[in-house]
Amino acid sequence: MAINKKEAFTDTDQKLADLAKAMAHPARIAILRILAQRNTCICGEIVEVMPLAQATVSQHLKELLNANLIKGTIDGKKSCYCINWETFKNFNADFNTLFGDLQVSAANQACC
Amino acid sequence: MAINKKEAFTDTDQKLADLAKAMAHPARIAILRILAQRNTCICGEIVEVMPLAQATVSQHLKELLNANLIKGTIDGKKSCYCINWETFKNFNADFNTLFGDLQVSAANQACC
DNA sequence: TTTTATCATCGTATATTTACGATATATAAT
DNA sequence: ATTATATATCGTAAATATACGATGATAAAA
Repeated sequence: MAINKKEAFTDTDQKLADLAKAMAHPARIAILRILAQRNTCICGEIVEVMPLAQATVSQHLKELLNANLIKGTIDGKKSCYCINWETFKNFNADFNTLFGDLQVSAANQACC
Repeated sequence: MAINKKEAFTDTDQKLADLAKAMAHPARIAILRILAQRNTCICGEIVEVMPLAQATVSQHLKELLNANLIKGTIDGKKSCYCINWETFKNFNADFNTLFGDLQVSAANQACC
């Protein structure tokens, strides 16, 4: 059991799920919030603000990179990260395609 | 190791992460898509469309219920589900508070 | 009442995620 | 050259998630 059935779904659904998964941990949301609020590269400083060990933060950053939610470069001794707004725009678009169009009709929905 | 550190983060970040987690599987995205497209209760029929065993689909539905992303009632022999638009509206709002405001300035962002 | 149909829950095997210490790597400082 | 600093990677233990068969519960049909 626990065979991976994820490839049995459409690419769109897998893509959305992967993005959601990358955001499915408060530590990663917190990282994104920090980067979004400053809206510029942050070199270092991230680990100090997080209530997690350095190795763990690094792991979370890697997951955000894999999902293309952030961009990173190495600047001398430090590593710099910033939001990848392109991905967020796409996510918002896909998300709204899925659900947004119908939200207007939510008011006159009579079920459950 | 693997001690749960999730409560070390803010309620807002935990809430967003939980919602993201509930959507972090293509099967659950697919279910939400089906419900959203019809925009009405669906009684039965969901299992037949999914490439998963009945028990697994039921498990996914339960997670969506827990996250308040869908509503469910029992109608005789069948169970009926529909989108909980309220939650989606809130999610969109929270999500946009986090990231949406800054997307305008993404163009003149010069880093990484 | 017995049977059938629909769905939830239980038990369980496997896969994946989370977290950290230890270690590696690479630059900057001395 | 040596040391200090910053960050990534490795190894690994524990926690969660995924998936399904078996079983339970409930209501409609016979």
